[in-house]
Amino acid sequence: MKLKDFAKHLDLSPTTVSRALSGYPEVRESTRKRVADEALRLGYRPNINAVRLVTGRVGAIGILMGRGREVHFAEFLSGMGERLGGEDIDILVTPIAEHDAREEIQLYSRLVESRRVDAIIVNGPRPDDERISLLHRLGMPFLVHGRSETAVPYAWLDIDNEGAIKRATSHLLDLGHRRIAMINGRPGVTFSVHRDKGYRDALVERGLPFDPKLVAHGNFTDEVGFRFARSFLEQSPRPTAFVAGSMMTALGVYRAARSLDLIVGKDISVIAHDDVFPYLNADNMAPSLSTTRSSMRAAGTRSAELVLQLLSGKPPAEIHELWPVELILRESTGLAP
Amino acid sequence: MKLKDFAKHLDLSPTTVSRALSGYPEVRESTRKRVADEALRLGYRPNINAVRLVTGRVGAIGILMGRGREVHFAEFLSGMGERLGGEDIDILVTPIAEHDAREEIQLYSRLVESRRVDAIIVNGPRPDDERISLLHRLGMPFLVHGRSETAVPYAWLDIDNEGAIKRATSHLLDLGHRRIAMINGRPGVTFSVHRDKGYRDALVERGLPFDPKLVAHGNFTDEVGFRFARSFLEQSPRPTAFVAGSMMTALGVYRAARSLDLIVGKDISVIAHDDVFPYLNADNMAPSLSTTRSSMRAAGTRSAELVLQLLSGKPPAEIHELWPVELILRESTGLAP
DNA sequence: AAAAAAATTGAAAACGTTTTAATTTATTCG
DNA sequence: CGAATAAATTAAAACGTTTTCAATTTTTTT
Repeated sequence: MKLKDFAKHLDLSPTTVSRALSGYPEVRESTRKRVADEALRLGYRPNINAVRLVTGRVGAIGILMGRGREVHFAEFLSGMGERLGGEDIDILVTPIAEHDAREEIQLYSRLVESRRVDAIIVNGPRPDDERISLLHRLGMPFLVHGRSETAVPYAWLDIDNEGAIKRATSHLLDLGHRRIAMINGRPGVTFSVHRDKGYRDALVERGLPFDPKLVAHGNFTDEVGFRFARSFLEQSPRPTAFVAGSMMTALGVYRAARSLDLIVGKDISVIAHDDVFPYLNADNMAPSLSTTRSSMRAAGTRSAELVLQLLSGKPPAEIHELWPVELILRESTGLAP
Repeated sequence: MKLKDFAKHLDLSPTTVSRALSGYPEVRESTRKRVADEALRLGYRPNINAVRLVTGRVGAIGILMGRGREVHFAEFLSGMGERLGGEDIDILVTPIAEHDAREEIQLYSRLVESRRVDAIIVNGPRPDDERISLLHRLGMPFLVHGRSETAVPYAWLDIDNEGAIKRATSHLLDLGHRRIAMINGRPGVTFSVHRDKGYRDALVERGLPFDPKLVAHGNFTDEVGFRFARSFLEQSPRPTAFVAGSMMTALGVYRAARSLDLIVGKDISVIAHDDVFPYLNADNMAPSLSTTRSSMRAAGTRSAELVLQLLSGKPPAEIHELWPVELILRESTGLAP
């Protein structure tokens, strides 16, 4: 049914009906009620494409899904959905191979030019991220999940990676550990850089040397955790503690320890960053895992909220959120042997 | 820039320009070339909302992301993107809590009624899935990834879960195993039912009894694999082989075996189903894992293709694909002790 | 009770395309 | 060469809303 028919049925003008449904103030309360009730009864819903054409708004937020971080991505998405449930705003996902940066930039350009989204969420930013200047130049509203060092002003939401890892490392130092290995995330992305810095600063603060042989970078997978942990543990003297970039990495570290008959929490200590996945619980691991914790899901929810603020006109420069990270101690950390 | 301006610039009518860009046959080749070149040069792109309004097509495929299977979901999505890259079709993701079936149905209804998608992909179907009859009733084109037992005709793409698990189980029987445990997926969904049947049939075929104490159901997580494997291994006589529903489950089984000082491939054998995640490789595991393999990503790509066929008018009843599953033997399977 | 003000409703013009039906231009053929 | 046919182009009518501006009705004020 079209607006015209529906309005005729109500003996009102399309104008009034449209206003009643959109909640404009200048329509009488009794009229609004009548329209709303009847719309529900007859199942009238405005044609979304007509609405979009005339308002110029698309009603969608775009987000690109790169490969290798699908797990985090899905959790973030899930959080976004929580905030966007009531709104008439969709999430548009564009999967992307992300092999080279050039192709990535092209995909962002095309997404903007195709005018299919009102705003974009940029994830996994790098310090010199081209995407940020691109979107700024093209005038597309966007929120960065993470941070960059680009000169242009931009809205962002990030967790305090540096502080979190610094605290974790300091705690291990307090426990007497002196050789602490770090299995960080992909090289080049800002959060890895921040975590490296947190790790380094903790060492420097105690006047301890930084040993590049104890730092590795890679995707957040069980496999990467296992391989690097094995190779670190084969050094001598071997590290007595690990800072792991993710829960998956920690699983790999646990596996490596077991494969060498080392007991986690005694022979080696492990602290990992936990993005809080519903299906991988630090408490349930054996031994339970000490973590720096910050919910990826919550970040998604909040990001959706911030994008809505952006869309309602709030200047990007005023949207900066740095979330603190909890340090939760469990059985995987103990005094240095 | 609007079509009208662009057409004026070319000294053509909007009609001709529109047709030239959409590849209609009745426009002269030289004209088409000129229009295409100039469009590229001036950066003209039709306003997508206007196109959608007039064609009645939205240019989007909807898919709901339930919780607990995010990993598989993301991989499937990634595959869809591969096929949809060139097309002007978006993927619309609606995250969903999926707590109760009633709410789930409502979300599907709303997605249909809001007319935001041209087709829907239904995932994780159950034998008596209400969503299928709903979408059929509402006249929304849809493809089911998996199968159901609903009476209405519907398009589907599924892998041969029953055959795969039957083969895996038979192989373990060939190796002399007699107590084979099965850690299957969530109860109630069709693929779990099919896998149960494959497992059962393999036993029956050899005249062996089916022991419900050796079968468990749960999400595809490391944790579930670990817990069930532990509890099975504490039975006596304990099982000598495991059929695991996923790679994550297998990780848990490996962990459980290690925690009891059992050697995988010798004391116990393990075969798992591998959906082929880029970050979790059966070959790299220690010991390497025997698997039944079928790419989730490929399923996504093919599903996108099938949806396109659906949209171009192919009857749903003609779209049925059952994919065979490979059985790949590696080190995790061996003769029964 | 009339005038003024406020509240409510409506007519008509966008929004930017695609597509139908009509028109013009080019080609073929007797 | 002219009629018939084919090919290429265009004018105008959708598509279904929102929104501006104007008109009407209702309420308040004097």
